[in-house]
Amino acid sequence: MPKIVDSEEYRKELLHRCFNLFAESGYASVTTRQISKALGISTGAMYHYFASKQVLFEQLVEEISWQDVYLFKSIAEGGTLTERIERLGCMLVQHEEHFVKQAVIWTDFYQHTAVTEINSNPIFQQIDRRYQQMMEELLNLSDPKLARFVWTLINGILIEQIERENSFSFAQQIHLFTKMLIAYCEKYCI
Amino acid sequence: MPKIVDSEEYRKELLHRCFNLFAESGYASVTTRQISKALGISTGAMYHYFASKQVLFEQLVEEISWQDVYLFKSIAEGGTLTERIERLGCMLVQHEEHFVKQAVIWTDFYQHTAVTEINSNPIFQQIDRRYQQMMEELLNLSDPKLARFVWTLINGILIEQIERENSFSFAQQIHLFTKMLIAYCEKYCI
Amino acid sequence: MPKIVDSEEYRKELLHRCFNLFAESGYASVTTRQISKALGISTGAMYHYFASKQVLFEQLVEEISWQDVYLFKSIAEGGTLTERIERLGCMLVQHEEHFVKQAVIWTDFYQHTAVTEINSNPIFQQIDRRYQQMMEELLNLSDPKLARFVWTLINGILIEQIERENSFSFAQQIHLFTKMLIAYCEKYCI
Amino acid sequence: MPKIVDSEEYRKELLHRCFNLFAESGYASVTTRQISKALGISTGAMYHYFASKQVLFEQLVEEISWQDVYLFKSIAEGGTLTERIERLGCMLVQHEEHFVKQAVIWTDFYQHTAVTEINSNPIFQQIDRRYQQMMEELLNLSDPKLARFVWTLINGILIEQIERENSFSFAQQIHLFTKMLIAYCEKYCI
DNA sequence: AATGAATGAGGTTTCATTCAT
DNA sequence: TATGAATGAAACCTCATTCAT
Repeated sequence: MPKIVDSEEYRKELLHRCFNLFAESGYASVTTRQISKALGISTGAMYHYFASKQVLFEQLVEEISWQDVYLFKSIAEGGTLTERIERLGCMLVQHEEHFVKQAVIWTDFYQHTAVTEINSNPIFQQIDRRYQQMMEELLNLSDPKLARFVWTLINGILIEQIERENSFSFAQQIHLFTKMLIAYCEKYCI
Repeated sequence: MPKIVDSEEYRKELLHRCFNLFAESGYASVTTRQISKALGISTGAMYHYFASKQVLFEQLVEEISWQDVYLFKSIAEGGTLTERIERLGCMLVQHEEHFVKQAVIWTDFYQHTAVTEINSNPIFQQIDRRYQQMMEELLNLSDPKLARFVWTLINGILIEQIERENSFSFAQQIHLFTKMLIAYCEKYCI
Repeated sequence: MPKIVDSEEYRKELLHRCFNLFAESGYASVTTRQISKALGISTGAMYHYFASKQVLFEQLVEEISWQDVYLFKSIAEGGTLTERIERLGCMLVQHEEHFVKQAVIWTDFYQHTAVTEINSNPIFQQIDRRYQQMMEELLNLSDPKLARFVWTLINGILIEQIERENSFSFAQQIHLFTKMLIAYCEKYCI
Repeated sequence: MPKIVDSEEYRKELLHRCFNLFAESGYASVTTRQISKALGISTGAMYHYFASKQVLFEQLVEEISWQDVYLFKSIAEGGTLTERIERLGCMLVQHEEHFVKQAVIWTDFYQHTAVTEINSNPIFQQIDRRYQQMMEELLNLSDPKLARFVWTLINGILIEQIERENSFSFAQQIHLFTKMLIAYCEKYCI
């Protein structure tokens, strides 16, 4: 009988354990030894769960996107547009660290993966659609492009936080962005 | 004396030649052989001009920032706030490829370089201040933080373009951003 | 008591199950995982029956040699020299696949095992003598060296068949060899 | 200017230097570290000359076949069939070590390489034809299959010599084979 | 007896950098 | 200056073997 009861659960647990590593150094700079050390297992065990470093990274990216789904679902329901925008900003600030790292990993992933590969991989297409949908549902805007665009701008704010000592805090930046977005909506969406 | 100037010119020319490479694969994924091939010289010659891969990359980052100075200077003078914002958007669209790659390289650079190192290096502190100043001069806003924040959001749009096949073009996104910014300014900056 | 017999039987059954694997890829290229998969048991179970990959291989080599004993015994009795030679050829053709693989495994075994180790191991010395004896009994020649030599040449024909698409079939080659051997015997042994 | 003047010549020199290693342990058992040590160069330098271990081995196999071409050419001309057969035997004995190792390497190569790959590789098809042709030219027999078959049997004798302490020397075996072949030819080829 | 997850030494290969020419 | 062969540490990955269950 195997030692690990729920191997699938354990695999996900491992993905979470190496989230920081990839966020802090980037795919190419992280070594498999660093990863296995961060995971607290041997390199051999690592390759038991993940066929390669590339596959591990891809699964990490997918796993993160699921985490986000739950976070976004938690703030999806009800309220006016202004309220929903403020709720989004609030959640981002609450999970600042997670979202900053997530943004870094996505950027890294997109840079390191050929367009053709991303477009031909149904999983990543699905993830892309999932984010699009989450933003649409949350903001409930008439223009789906605007929903995506909001996420694009937020990504810019998140990327700005990388290892930087900012005098202008993330919370302040999100607050400013919220105001900007509401100003735009008041002028154009009503 | 002229010899030195030429050599310096040549060094800059070399930096420009490997701009694409770093933008497309990222610092850690690019090999020195790839670099020297892109430069059209031998690895030995490469090490004659640059002490290490790291130094080459740092000089590239610095060189790019100078290019940006010239681009921003070209649109700095005169006009109302709305006009200046629109001039900025126009220039970004005109040099889309350059600015996207530049954004990618900067993000890569920040991720790979320890905060302490950046903060202790006067060159990078200077570059940082330069961007801040360029945005301030261009937008001529009362709040310097807002100026920086505009650049932060633009960075988000630029990063979004990496190797992606977007149905929502860069020009359209910049246009939308311009409208958003103007809406905010009208409401808060008068 | 019967338990032990069964276990022994099972061990031999396992050896037969990985015969093809070693013949097709060679000792060093076959992994223990491939072996245990071919055996239809877990690696743990495999190590229960065989102390190591090396030991498994050695026991396989020994087991094969016993199979050959039975095959040779079946054609040992009676007839003229010519008849016995033809009977040998006939049997080789009948069991072509077995003998080709066996030859490959033996060659592999000899190459991977130090001379000193073979010479110091009574089992392998015994196997060697057994083949010598089988050929001597079968051909019933005055010269024991000639008997061994016949086997040497047959080995050459067997090795030639490895994974090759031959226009000159094994049966034809054995037939030609038979004629050659008889021609020699007619000239020198009578 | 490169250090090694004739890089091609040096590559061949390297191939000769690792001939023994492959002959003694077999492709899969030899490590690249062992190879580079035997070559007297670093692993990096080894990969400068050969794209992979597989490629190195393939080139070794090809290089050996060229050596054989020269050896066979040196004994190809003139004489009766009997004389030519005896000349062949003489040459094999003279270069015993070379031919034994060559036979081992070929056997190893054939075992480790998929049939499809060999058949689709024009170089190895050419090598195969070359050996066929060499034997045909040398023996000048009416039947080309017989020529190839002679080489097949010789291969058996060569394989027999691997690391074995034989009371029946290689020279004696070749002598016996020569007599056998002549007896056959006298009876069937006139 | 049996399982298969876990180990870690060691395999092949890469790559920043050096150095003889 | 310029070349590119050479280095060797370290990268990713494999595999014989062990061991908790």
